[in-house]
Amino acid sequence: MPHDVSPRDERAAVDLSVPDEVACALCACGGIEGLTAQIPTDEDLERLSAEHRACADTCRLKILSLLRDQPLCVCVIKYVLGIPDSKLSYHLSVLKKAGMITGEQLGNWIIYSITETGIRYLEG
Amino acid sequence: MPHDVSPRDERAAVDLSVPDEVACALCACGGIEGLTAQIPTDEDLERLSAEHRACADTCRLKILSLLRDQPLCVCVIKYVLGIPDSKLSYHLSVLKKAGMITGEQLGNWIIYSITETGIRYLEG
DNA sequence: TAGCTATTTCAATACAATTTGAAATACCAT
DNA sequence: ATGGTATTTCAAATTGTATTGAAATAGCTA
Repeated sequence: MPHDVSPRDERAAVDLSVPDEVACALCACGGIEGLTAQIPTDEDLERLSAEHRACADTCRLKILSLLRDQPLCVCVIKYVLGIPDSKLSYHLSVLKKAGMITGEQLGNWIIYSITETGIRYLEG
Repeated sequence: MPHDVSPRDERAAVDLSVPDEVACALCACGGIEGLTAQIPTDEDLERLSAEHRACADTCRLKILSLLRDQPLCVCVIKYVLGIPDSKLSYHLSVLKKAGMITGEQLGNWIIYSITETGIRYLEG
């Protein structure tokens, strides 16, 4: 019993043989062109992927979870996580570049706060 | 004019000197122990970071955006993205392992669909 | 069975992110 | 100025991820 297939016909307007299910869906969404139009702009793709990449690390997620309820200075975060300064500083810079946190200098200290974006991404 | 500081007192129950702002916030959230309790479990951190990592790539975000409105077979995705089979297969496997998509065999084809998780993460 | 198509796997290479400790910067207090 | 503390920067070593093309698998049709 052969599967229904739409081979190289007008429906898909493209030289592809695909299962009927898929050919149907393709038609309904405007064919290959309609599909292509669903892809976000390069700019949006870059921003989105950079944001996800910033959250793609357990150490950075820990930092975000610590900042969720209140701003903290670097030394407290360091104390809680028990990691070297330079490592913490690196991860803070990644989070900051991606817009997940902001830092404000207060005398000798830098107080980091989570952003709306950071909260949103922390939820998962 | 010196900044107010809480050096090594009982408030933080820990040998850290921090700005008053931070000492206050620390107190309100149960000190270092309260803070520590805010950190998700290792299991949750692993899952969250793996999910974000899966979305930390523009090629994979393109795939998710194509699947957002309908399931598609590999060959259509390949046609739209214009990338080699093996590359596409690699990215599909990353998305699948992270629970962003599922694949169902239909005869010779494999039809991939986006999951609820995938939709949620695609939104950003 | 044999031949065809769709998709995945593999191993090698190329590329990117992370970790480390040491040195640098910046700010405050004396 | 000097000394001390908090934080960042740097370059080297390590680790992890992405890309490639060739070969393998799996299912269909004849």
